Amino acid sequence: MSKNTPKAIRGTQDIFGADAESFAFVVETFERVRKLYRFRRVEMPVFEKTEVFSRAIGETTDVVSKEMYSFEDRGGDSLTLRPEFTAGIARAYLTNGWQQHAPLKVATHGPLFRYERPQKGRYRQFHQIDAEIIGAAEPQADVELLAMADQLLRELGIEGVTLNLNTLGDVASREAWRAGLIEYFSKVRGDLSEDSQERLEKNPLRILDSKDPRDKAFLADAPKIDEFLSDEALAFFENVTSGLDAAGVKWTRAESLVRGLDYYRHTAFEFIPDEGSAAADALGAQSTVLGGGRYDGLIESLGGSVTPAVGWAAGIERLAMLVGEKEAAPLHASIVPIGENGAKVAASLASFLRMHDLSVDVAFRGNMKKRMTRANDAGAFFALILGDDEIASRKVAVKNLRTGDQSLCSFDDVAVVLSEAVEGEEMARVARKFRGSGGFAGKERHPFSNY
RNA sequence: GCGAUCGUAGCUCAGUUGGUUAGAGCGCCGGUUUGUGGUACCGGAGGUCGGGGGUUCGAGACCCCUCGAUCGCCCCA
Repeated sequence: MSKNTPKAIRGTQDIFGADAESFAFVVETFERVRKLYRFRRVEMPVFEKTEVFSRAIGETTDVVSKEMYSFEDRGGDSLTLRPEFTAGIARAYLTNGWQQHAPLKVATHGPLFRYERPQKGRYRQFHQIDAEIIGAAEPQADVELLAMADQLLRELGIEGVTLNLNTLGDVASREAWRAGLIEYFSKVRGDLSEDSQERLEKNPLRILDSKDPRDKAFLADAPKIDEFLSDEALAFFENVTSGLDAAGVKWTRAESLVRGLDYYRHTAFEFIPDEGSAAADALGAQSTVLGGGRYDGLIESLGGSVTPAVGWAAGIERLAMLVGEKEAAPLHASIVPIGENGAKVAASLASFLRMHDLSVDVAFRGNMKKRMTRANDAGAFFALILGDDEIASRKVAVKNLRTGDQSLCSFDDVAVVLSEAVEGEEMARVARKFRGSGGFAGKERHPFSNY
């Protein structure tokens, strides 16, 4: 690399090859599943006025003061590259009058930006998939959202990940719990880690997921949210859990799972790799695969009327790390033209075959041997050889690169002949793969069969 | 913001207590074969050893600074 070549920005990634295939597989699977649940696609701006995020998240938090990509535009307004989807969607909900569609189910995906030190599974520009239900206070909304998340992870083939579920209760429950935690931890203040002594002032709930062994000693006996839940909050949580059971979504109660920000109410959840699983190893310190919760307080903070909402987001890169290697779509045919005339006819043949839904590459570099090599390396099912002899007789030489068989095929028949042959190759390929995976055996019985 | 580890060819990495002209595998290009891939053999291109300064007769190696990467801490929307 020349020393005057500009470098990429810290924390950005150039995704290519196998990683890019995995990334695309995650997005395509998300798009497919989200349609099954009838979440409507939205496209959002990647930047907003800074206040959209600072008001939603809280002016004084570290998140807003240190970890956003903010800048002034030429008019002097402070703008911020979106660090999350939720605040922007909430803003759009209010500015576009989407209340008329409530309860509104929307989904989106794309790049997000956070000014943080990069590490495994954390980048400054990263990508998330996101799903929200806005304007629904019913626990069924939480259930539906979680069922979609669960199905998505299954369809991605991700194993060893469990839904960790908690409730933070309503405002009164949450505040009472917070007070209880402050009282409890204040008594042992001197024995807590320095970080947790600070958390005691700023965000006492966060002490519960401290990694410091000095803190862990006190966690087991810390007050639980359940002691503070109002009857309504308890009933809400029970509706969520029974709904999950009915939908066949496995979950585990995580009493110390909390959220850092104040607008969260009721349901909070994270899909987390089981300890010792391959997924846990793959993700390092960034263990949450998909997370979210109910944020009934957020839309109010942007000047809207009280609007209940629930949502989740998941990092595409993290999911991609867990889905394994994905094959690129197969190449049906590589055209190997010989000579100037061959090049011209090849362009025509390629266009013709692509219109018949066949994937086609033209090997235009090097001598014929080189072109055959490239056809082979690209994984093409067939090489289509097109020289003066073939063109003169309006035929193309079709070589099966698996078997080595070669025969001539007329221009008139080539699209049909290839389509049929490709179908056979695809089926053989899928069959090979399916045999290797053990098929659908082992899928668990769905709870619906018990009704 | 803090800490640890690491920067040698396009990629993955060797490189002895500091010693002559910095190596290998893969990849790339060409040839054995000018109309036939996978294998084999032969040849070739490609490096200011991240950058700057210092120690030394001599630095890829040692020291300082700097930039970058990785992993972790803080934070986590």
